[in-house]
Amino acid sequence: MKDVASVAGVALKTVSRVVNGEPGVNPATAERVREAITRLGYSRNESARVLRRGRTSTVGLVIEDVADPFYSTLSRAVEDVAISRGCLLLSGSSSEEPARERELVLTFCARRVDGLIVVPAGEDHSFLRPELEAGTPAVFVDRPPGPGLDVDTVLCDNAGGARLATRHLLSHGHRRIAFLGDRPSIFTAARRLHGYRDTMGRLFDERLVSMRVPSPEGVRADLDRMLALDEPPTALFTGNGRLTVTALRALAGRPMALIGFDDFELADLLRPGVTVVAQDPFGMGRIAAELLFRRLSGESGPAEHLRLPVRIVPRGSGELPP
Amino acid sequence: MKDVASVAGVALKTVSRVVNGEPGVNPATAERVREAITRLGYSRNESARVLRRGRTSTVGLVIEDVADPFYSTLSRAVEDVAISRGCLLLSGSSSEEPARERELVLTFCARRVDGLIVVPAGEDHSFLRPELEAGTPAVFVDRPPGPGLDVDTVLCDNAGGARLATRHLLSHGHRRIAFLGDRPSIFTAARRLHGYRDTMGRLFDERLVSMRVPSPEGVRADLDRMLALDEPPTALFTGNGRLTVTALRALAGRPMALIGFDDFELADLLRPGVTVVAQDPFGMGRIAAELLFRRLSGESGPAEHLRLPVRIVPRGSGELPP
DNA sequence: GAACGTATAGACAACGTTGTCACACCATAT
DNA sequence: ATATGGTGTGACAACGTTGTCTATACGTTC
Repeated sequence: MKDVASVAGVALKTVSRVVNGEPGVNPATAERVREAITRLGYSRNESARVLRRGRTSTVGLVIEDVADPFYSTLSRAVEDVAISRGCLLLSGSSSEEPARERELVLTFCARRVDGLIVVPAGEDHSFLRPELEAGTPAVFVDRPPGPGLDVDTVLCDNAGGARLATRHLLSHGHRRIAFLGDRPSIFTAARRLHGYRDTMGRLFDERLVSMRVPSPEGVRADLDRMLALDEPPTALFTGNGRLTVTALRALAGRPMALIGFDDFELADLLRPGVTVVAQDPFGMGRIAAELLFRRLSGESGPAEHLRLPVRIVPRGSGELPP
Repeated sequence: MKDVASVAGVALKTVSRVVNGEPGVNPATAERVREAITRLGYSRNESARVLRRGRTSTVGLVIEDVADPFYSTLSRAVEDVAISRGCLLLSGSSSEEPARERELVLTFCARRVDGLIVVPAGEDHSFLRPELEAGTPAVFVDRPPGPGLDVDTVLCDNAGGARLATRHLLSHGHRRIAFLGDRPSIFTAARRLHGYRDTMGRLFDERLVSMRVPSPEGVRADLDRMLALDEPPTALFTGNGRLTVTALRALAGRPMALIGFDDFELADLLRPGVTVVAQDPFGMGRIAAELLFRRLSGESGPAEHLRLPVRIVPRGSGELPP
């Protein structure tokens, strides 16, 4: 900028004015400055600007894994909102590791992001408190923060979705319905188990429940164990998209009524089509981002806790008879 | 930092030394400083650090769409490499729009990213020249830059993969093989068409070629047109993952030999399983990122042009007889 | 006891912007 | 002729770091 100023024969401040489109510059002078800018290939140093102005126009996004379609869709929605507000996205995958989540969040804060959108992995987010008090707003998505942190959250109706799915299978005549979920420490897994258990009532049988890391071997073993029972399950409710796919592979064509939580591409092309409880990851990301930007534009008030509806999409697998 | 210094009763510089783990500070003093830091909840302002030191420890990634599994996988690989080098990722989706690509790249440069990884959408990247000359290294992935820009590229063997697929179908007795590709302006689409055409030789019939935006309606119309020919195709070669899925939906169960370029989740669960030419998006991202970091650590030399191999994964659909 | 080396600490400038204030100039009103 | 006001421009400080240079205190060596 200094160079531009000396080439154009004006003061630093005048160049600054031209670059920022501030009024009060003679059109002829402005033109001279613009010429100098293109001649030198100058581009403003945002770091210095940030330092001076205090706003980075950057939003931090922490998700579990960008490579997971659910989170990549959410990510895209957040990005679209951010771009429309002139912000860029600094993003990172926590890989479901609390330590990495913490590190990402703190690194983002050290870079003074204007706001944070977090899909939490850990259970303790006290490390965020100083940042929140310092005025960096945060929105939690898909899962709530650990105890003692009152912050905006955007969740889906996990228990309600599980009830829907379980009722759907019950209404098609199933009584032995198995549930395959992720580790119970994961909020969504616990809530979905809750909805399932709730709806099963006296039909609940803990031998038909598996909560574990969704590895092909583990899922296969658990399924085999259940199918070897005296009264084996006639239907399966899988607690997330990855588990649904893993279970489908483990079943290897053996017919079994199945409903999965989370929709996924090609669910309609399988035979039978896979009935799912669909959430809207794009909408979730968009709503979270919009909420964050409302906070950034100064909206105060108590933390909002949104719960987005889910819907059942019948495609065949959930309508199979026992 | 100033506050920390006054609380600890030391000079600014001493705090800086402690924060950066520089030697030459009395352990007792360092302890006092650390106490003040935790008491005040101080965290270093990276913007100021960046301004002073000139390095942002940030890499910019421009892809077509994070929500596309191919690019989200690539993105994750880049992120992993970046994190392992202590860098963060600033990422954006171009939506296949040259203007947005340009804007993203220039915004990243204004923020002084240390390096760029770009999946280009446009054909003209002259806007990058000043940045390259200013020393910001860039690696192009999946597609090469526009003419006149000699920069590192990591591509896959598009034409070779198309030849593999076409030969595979020919060897299974097909003579009427249709090709469904994206718009010919897209590099990968053009290269794949080339490989297909090449291998078809005298069997090539342009009525069996469709190059278009992968919309369900358009693909369906083109397929219907081909199937209504006197000598309709007995096999289909689809030019990318999205087209494969769109074509499978358009075929709606009508059996037809099919090979798709790009692997996708669940290809093995469809009946018949979908034979694909698989690239390795994770490997592509990793290699591109590693190349970028080699440049960042000062490696000079002529631009590298890597071409990663592809392999055919037979799953049934590509082995159907005519 | 003078000269020197080492460990620790601080003063100060600089990075590239932008906000505040002041100045010079000209046109118009008194 | 002098006051008033707007317009265009510039000087300067500040944002929060870090690199360079210097100062002090203390111990060691000749």
